[in-house]
Amino acid sequence: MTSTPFPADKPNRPERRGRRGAGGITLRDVAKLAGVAPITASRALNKPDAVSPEVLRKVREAVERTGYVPNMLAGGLASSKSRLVAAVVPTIAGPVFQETVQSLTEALAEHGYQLMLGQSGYQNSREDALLETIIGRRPDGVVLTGIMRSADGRRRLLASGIPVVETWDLTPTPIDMLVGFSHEQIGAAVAEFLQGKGRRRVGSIHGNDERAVRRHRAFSESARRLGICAQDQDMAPHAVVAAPTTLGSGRTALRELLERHPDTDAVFCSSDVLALGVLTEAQAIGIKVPQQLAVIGFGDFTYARDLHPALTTVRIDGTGIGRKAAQFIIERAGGRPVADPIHDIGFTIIERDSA
Amino acid sequence: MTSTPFPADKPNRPERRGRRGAGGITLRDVAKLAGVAPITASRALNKPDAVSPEVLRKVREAVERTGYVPNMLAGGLASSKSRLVAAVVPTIAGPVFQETVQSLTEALAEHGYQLMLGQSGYQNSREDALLETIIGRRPDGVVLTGIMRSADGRRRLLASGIPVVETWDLTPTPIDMLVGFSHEQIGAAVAEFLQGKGRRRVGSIHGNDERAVRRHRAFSESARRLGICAQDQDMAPHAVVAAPTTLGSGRTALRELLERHPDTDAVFCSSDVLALGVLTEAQAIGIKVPQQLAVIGFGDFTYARDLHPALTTVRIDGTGIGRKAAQFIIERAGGRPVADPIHDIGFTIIERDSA
DNA sequence: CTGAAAGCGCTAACAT
DNA sequence: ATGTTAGCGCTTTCAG
Repeated sequence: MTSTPFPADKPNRPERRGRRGAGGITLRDVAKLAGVAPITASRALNKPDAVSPEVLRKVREAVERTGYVPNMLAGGLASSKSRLVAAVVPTIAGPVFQETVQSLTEALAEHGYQLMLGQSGYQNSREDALLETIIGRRPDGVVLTGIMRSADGRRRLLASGIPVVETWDLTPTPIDMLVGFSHEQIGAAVAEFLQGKGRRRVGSIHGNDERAVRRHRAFSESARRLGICAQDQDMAPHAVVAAPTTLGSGRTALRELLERHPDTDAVFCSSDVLALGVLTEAQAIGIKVPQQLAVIGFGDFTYARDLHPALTTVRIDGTGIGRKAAQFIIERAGGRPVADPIHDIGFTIIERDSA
Repeated sequence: MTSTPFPADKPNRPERRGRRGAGGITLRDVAKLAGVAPITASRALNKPDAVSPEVLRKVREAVERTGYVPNMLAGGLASSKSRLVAAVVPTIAGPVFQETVQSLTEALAEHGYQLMLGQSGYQNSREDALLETIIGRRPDGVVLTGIMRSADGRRRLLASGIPVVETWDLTPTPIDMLVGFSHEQIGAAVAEFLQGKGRRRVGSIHGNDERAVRRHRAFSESARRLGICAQDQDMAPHAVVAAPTTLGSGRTALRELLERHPDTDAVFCSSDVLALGVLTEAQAIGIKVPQQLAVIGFGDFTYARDLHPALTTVRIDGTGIGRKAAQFIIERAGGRPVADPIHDIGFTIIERDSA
């Protein structure tokens, strides 16, 4: 880039009357410099195959010279394609949705889309306000981590006509598209797994968020059916902690659980953080894992494999969820109807040392 | 909302000729329904004080009836205010920047701004491509986690005229504004802290990312000056692991470090994850913490206080960083020049049991 | 393959 | 307090 720098002279355009606009370099400037019409410059940038090589070269050079960066607000307005995708997560803290958000960002970026992040908080109160601002941006898609329960929210999203992907859950009645897995199946599978390991007095520790509760319920039912837990209550022994879960709440919860049910020989934790707390507490009070107590977590957070003992846990392919969600949205944006808009991504019980 | 639903009849507008636009409800529709000019409806929504109560009522009712959601693409284009702020993080995985991103999102949302998330990866390669798409959105601000090192990136950002806040570091020459702390000061402070605790053979384990390396260097220098580490090398004993750090790499690194320097009595870890690995490994091989080995981490991740033993660590007020960055940008957006655009947020050594 | 015209939906500027 | 006009910077439509 040795040629003369651009704003050497910025010649006569229709005399910017008011002081509107940011006054930056526009496609017009590029076009003028390249000696073509603005629309041709636009084509050169967006559909390089549709213009002559000569024009392409000149436009590219003009872009170089000027340092032009297309204004996507204007482009989006004109084309009704914002190339923006909104993601709503309860919270970005906590490792649960990280993989999903990360792979979503990457997969979208590869196709020229960008991610707008919204946090709904664990209460649904903010979800509605968030929806308003999201729809206002006219994104080409919305990815919801967790399904949308508010009827009003569903209605507005539907009315907006924006492609929606709900994730991290399975529901027979998604708003639009869905990439998830069954919390009920997981609960049941874990109970069976523990039975297979010879455990006979199982319990659970879980956060009070909706999905964790549903895993627990299914776990509890299966455990009772299989006869591997105390039968004197209507649920398997359990302790509930506030979401978001922490190592500390796991420690406390284990003490609590053991106080009420000292013969517990296995715990299903609704997150690996909780499980780490259980492991920590067990070590502190001298309970051997897995000999005296089997521990199984949920999430397969990065540290799970490296713990001592290595944590047995339920793995969800968060990356796969993000990738599939991106694929759904990109397909839709391309005008193609999505063949099978409900995708069960499944889960895996990763057997390590703790259970 | 019992009145007749809106698109009862959508009367004569200038005969939408082509099939452009998304065909949704626009401000014009609302204005027509309220019996006012579009600009008046616009005012009613954006500056409620500037219109008569009567008009305000009618417009609001029309919005209700129609379910109108303003198109911020159009609004942003017209006003050169996108109400969008871009945040660039190396990665969203890993707990380091979470607090910052979270508080940033919240603080911005309170003022009607939204966050666009970009991941640069730990290599700077993608940072430049990212910059292009970011500037294209004409955000009202950019928050960089970590300072921008690429000269070209700095230039483009500067040229764009977008307010920029660099964070998580201190540099005498920020692009624009800065909210950070000194990695050098931290390294030195930790060395002094360990000296005060009577440690005489300190070492460090750190990831190979730039900031961690700088903390280590300062730590190392101070340690040598204070005479609390092996003096036969030009650096204090240390082990380097690949970023992002994991519990597993912490375990490995401790073994490595002790092999080469069996008399090490304190380790400074460049992250709490690493420290957790060190704790885990120490327990696994029967080393007593803190009696035989003091461990100090960095980050004060949520679980640090609940570990066994509770982890001594360096705390950075990530929430404060996010809040301050948001404040900087919002002030700028309001046209006010920011008084002191370089803000040192400091750090705290949180003394717990591990050191 | 290239271009002129006409907006996308909104708001700044200037009336009134 | 309200309205008129003229764009913001881009792309669609429709002609060459």
